[in-house]
Amino acid sequence: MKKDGDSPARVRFAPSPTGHLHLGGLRTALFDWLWARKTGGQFILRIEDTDRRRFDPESMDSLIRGLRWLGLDWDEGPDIGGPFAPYVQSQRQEIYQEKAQELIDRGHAYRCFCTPERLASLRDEQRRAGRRTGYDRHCRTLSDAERSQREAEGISSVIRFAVPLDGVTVYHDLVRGDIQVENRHLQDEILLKADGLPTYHLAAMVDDNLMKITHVLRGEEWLATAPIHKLIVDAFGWEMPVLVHLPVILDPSGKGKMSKRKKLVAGKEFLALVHEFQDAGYLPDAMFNFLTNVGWNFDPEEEVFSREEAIERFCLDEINPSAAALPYEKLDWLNGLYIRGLTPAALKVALVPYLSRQLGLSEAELQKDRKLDVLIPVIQERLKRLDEGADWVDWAYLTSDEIAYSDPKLLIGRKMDAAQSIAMLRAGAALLEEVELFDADAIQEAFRERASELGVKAGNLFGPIRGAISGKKVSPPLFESMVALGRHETLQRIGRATAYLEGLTIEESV
RNA sequence: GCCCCCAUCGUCUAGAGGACCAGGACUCAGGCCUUUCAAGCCUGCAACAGGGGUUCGAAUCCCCUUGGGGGUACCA
Repeated sequence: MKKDGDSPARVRFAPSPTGHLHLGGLRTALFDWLWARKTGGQFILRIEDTDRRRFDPESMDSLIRGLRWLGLDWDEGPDIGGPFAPYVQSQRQEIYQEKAQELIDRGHAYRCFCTPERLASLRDEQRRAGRRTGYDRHCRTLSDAERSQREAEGISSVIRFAVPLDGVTVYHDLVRGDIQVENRHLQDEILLKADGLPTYHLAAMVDDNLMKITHVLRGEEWLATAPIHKLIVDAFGWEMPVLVHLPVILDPSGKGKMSKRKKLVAGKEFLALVHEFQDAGYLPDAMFNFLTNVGWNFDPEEEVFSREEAIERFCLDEINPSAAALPYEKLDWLNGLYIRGLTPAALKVALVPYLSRQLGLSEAELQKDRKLDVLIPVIQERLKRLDEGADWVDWAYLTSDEIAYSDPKLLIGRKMDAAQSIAMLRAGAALLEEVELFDADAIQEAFRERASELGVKAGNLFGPIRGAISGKKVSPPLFESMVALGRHETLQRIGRATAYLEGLTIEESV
């Protein structure tokens, strides 16, 4: 559905810095960004670091790098500031304390002096009795005298929200419609913890209001707590932002929410963290394209599209409410497609860091390496990920004596014997000595001509030579490979391969 | 257990009562091409979870069942 009248939205991506960014988070950020760009609004990055125990200092960096990698830029955030700074919740502590007090004053919250120990044993008891677990609202009914006595004793306390005892709370989710929950099923959630920091329930509601957030996109795991949020917002007398709960991304096995751990399913490894996808050599454009189509659909007939097209068509109310597993094979296909769409020069730039890491050569060295200029155009259509590049070109960075012909099958084609292969290698070598211009097309022409003179199929001639120069049975197109190596090195390898086969033949005949 | 959400090919999805004996894509299988491997092109396999309603008519609306998921913390 197209609605051109959407006014500028203010959306926020509000991760908690507790570890590496994973694809589910990235997808949420992507949809946020898409909506902000679509409506000409603002995309805000807010850090929800109110859990001191789980805080991981490394994660901020991971987060920011992940978002930038995908090309998502924010208009307000901890690093660039903005009209509602600070954008880090631990720096907004006083605000939450004030707001919590305000709720107490209005009779919507109360101090709770129950110890974690009492809560735990309460839970145990409830569980044992087969009853539902939850806070028994013990402190909700404390008299003023009792309360001030405990305060005077210096007993530490939290602030809890006072959920209405009866009635029904109705809230609206953009993709699911109205959802209603009876208040008696709700808990008096903690708003402010004993350490003075707020819980999500308070902090997010306060900040969304203060920062004038219009649309809240978050994972489906928040759906169950949405009525509490509605109640809190109502208690403040604020307006509820539009709620959009994004479907959870399922584990590759289809069972359960995707975790941050690499997952092994049927012996295949599935990635989950953004930086892992980056390391594997997925292109940001491909990832953008891919992720946009999980939970939303660009077009039923068109799988490939640009960022601009996605922005133009994206619409929140078309989001699919059902959970989905990532179609990993489709990602590989798309990535291959985007790789093929690169210019060879751009592919070289993208590939060099991977090659450098895997081949142990410096990036500078590789960047000016001529072999790559010959090889990249021919391996381009063979790559699905950038980390596969090294497998295609590593043989070219070996010296001739480092090529190990461990298996004669490499040099002997199907339905051939060693003697025939030797003959083919010799014929090839002779041709390469002769050919004037060491150029792929010219060599190929000469080879084809010779094959037909010899009365053999082209493959019979090419196969042993492929094995000789690459040491592999699968390698880039032959003649470009020769050009990359140069005449001298090519002859060197063919010579060594010939000697290897001759050695075997002699052994056999002894 | 209780609360909430969801339900179309193996997977990602299109489908907002008749245009659907359900469309696209990936995967898979077969074929063409071919210098190995790819890429490309063509063909094929493959789904409305089940049962009741409503309606002249249901993948589409309602109910139940089943299945899956999420939540049930001084975590977010």
